[in-house]
Amino acid sequence: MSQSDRSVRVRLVDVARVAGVSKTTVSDALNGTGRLPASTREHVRQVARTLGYRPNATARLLRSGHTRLLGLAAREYVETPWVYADLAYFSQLAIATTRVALSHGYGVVLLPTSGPEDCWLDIPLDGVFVVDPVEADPMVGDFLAAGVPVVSDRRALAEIGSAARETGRWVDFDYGGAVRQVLDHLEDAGAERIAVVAAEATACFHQQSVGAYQDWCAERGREPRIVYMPGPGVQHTLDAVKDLLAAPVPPDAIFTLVEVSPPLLLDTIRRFGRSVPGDLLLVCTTEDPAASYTDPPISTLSFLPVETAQVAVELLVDRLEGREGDPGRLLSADFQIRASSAFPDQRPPRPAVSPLTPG
Amino acid sequence: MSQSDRSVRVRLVDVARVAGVSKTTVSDALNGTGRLPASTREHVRQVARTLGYRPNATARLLRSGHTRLLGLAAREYVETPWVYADLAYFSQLAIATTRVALSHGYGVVLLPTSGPEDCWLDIPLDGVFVVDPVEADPMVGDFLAAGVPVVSDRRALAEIGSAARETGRWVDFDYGGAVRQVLDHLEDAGAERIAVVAAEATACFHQQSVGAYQDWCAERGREPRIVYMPGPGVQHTLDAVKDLLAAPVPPDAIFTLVEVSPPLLLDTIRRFGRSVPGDLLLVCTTEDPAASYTDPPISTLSFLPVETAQVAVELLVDRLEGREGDPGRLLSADFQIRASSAFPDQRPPRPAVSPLTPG
DNA sequence: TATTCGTGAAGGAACGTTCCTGCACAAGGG
DNA sequence: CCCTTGTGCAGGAACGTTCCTTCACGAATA
Repeated sequence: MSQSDRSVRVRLVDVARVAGVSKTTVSDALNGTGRLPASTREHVRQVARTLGYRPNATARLLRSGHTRLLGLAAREYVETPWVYADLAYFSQLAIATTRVALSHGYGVVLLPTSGPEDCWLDIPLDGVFVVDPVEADPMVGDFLAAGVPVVSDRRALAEIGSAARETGRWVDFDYGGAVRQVLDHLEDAGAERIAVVAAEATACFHQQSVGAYQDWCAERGREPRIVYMPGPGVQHTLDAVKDLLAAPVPPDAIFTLVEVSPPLLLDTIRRFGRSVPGDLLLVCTTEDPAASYTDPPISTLSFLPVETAQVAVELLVDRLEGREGDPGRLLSADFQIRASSAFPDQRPPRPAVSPLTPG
Repeated sequence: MSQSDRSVRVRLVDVARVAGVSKTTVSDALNGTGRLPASTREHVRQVARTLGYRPNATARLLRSGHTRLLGLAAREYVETPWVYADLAYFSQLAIATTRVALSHGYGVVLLPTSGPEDCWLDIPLDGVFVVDPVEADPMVGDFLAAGVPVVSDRRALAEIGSAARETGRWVDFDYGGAVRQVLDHLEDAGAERIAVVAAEATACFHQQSVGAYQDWCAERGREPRIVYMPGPGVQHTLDAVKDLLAAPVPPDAIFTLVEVSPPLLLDTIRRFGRSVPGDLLLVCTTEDPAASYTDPPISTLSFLPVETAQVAVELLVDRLEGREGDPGRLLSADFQIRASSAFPDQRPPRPAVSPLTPG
């Protein structure tokens, strides 16, 4: 029963019959096409209104050949779908994707990350955005094989092969570079024992960021300190942090790669008797705006879900509407340095007053 | 270009031609229907695989008459769409809706809250869930008029009229009752000057909860203390709280009706020199799990987005699949009393050791 | 008067499936 | 030998649109 019980649904032909014209005329009158005098047009519209006629969306799609529907799939934690509900990153990404897509006239369908084989192919999509694909992601492969344009991580596309070169577009971050940027900053700020809180996950971001941390440590002959969370959830994250703080030689800096409420983390560290940034420098990978309102404000690494969504949708829409455009875009993570990661004596001095703006 | 450039897309007839059979046979072979020997079935499947055939989802929909797509619209803040991206309530609701819908074999489309007139009707939906409708919501009306089953607030459905009685289902909270429950609790805990932080919004929840607070105050001859936030965002909320605390006679309890990070709120109150619950009782309307991990843990009022989604989708699916079921469901808000709203001497005594479990 | 031309509208194919109907053929029973 | 029964498959309608083609007709032009 599409959009209604079939029996009661009024169709184009019903309007035509009542109005005493052909279905062509009805279609033209309603869509503003064809050569019709205003009188006929108005008459048909009147009849349609009276009967409560609504065009069948599916039939239109079949005719027009496109659905104006985009899919969004977040592949992180594929095994336990949608556990990342609480994560600001994904909800911001989903909402931003929806908003941008709508501004281009496309709707967005939230896709399952697991389920019966190929089940996602039953949904009529013009294109998909696969966020955080896993290695050799079958979902990406399925869509490309079905001829559905995909935007995803460059690496995931490359793994698929030649088909990707034609229909695939990518949006990427240099995850490793961003992690190194944070680590360098912490080192500059005087940290010698930087610990990292990470998740056991197969997605690109986790693989690459943890790898970058390990490489960075190896280059300096430092021992990596990684705490892997056994699962998602606030409790696990806090436990992981407490474990770190309780070590015989506790870290002097913590860099979280998993989302956690920054004010809560600060609160937890304090209750443990440590001060930030006095005893411990802190940088959080997070999209929670609360980070900049704590005391001290917390340094954050953001992978810009809103910008990512914007770029992804635009790449997809360009592709769909036949514009050539870029094959992909590399975005830069946003590292905001705040008081939580600057030792008091390491804070940058206030810039000298510019001679051009006296006062 | 549905799902591909039309020219290259391989169709059912193409498979039929290559396999040397009719399209009926191909359809039957692929779908497991009809009377076909295993040999033919396998042959056709082999050909389909070789050609890379994928059925056209839109055509299937048109035939089957349903799209297995559900719409989700959040109508709060209709004017400024999608500002609620940060709100845990909506992201949890959206994700839960998606998960439950998928478990029933339905996909979910995030709908615009504004845009060109009727634009949502171009999306082929089997049903919609309109969360937090505004008064006499035109979106609810449009969908019902188009014959699309709707689940929404009971009040919104009632306003529409008779059509709603046939195709509408509702899921509701007794917002006013929940607010009173919190206020009664705060009064019992000794609060005499309870202030409320609310939003200027047209959605049912805001109207009803603020109304309940005003009534409650009037019944006791108390002066209502409401701070309306001029807009969404962390800064506005914190400013509102600071205004409250800076009053000549500050409140001895704060009840937030808008979502705000509970640990951040606690931090802000402390920086203002007040202790919780010593100087100030605190109850937050929030879905942020961080609330129970702060020190003290914060009392919360939750409107259970996950359960709401579950019920809404099930009502919708029952309706779509012809099962009669309930016309609607009334849910109870979840009020969790924690240390932030109990004065030290008001904390419930530890329960006596049960004689059945000696120790 | 015959020929163009523009206007108003109808007919029907097409989009890619699914599924109902029906036909040919072989095997079995009377 | 004819009638039933069952199997294997083909033809074509239908889903509800859009849009291309055609056509009739009246007015203007040659």
